[in-house]
Amino acid sequence: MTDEANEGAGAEIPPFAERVLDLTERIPPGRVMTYGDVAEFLEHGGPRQVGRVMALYGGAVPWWRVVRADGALLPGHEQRALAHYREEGTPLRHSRGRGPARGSSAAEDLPRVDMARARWDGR
DNA sequence: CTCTTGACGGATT
DNA sequence: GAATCCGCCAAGA
Repeated sequence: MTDEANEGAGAEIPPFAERVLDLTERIPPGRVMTYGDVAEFLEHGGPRQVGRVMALYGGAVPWWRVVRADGALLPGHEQRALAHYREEGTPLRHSRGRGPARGSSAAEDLPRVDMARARWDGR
């Protein structure tokens, strides 16, 4: 088979995306990495390129182990990721230690990942 | 070819 | 701690 004439069919994943997915899969439970860290680790592009790969091919990897530098969860998938964090024992942190306040406008009651303890550098 | 948007990051206010 | 501005790289219209 010709190497390049066979493309068209089958999900074709660029080498960079494959790298991101591979690294994401190798992140141990209870740990997380930021998009910027992944990009730096792979020495390729920037945080936005990593995020794009996750958005397109992240459906096949534990995308919830890759979070933003702020530790904020993915918009639209917060509950989904939070369920995994709780299950794996990922250190979480809540901004308002005291009881629930009435309808906060900016942020919801959703906690964020404690980057100080959950950040993984590839070791 | 140009313009806009985006699973982002960091610094500044 | 939250809100705002700018920068980076790539894909889509």
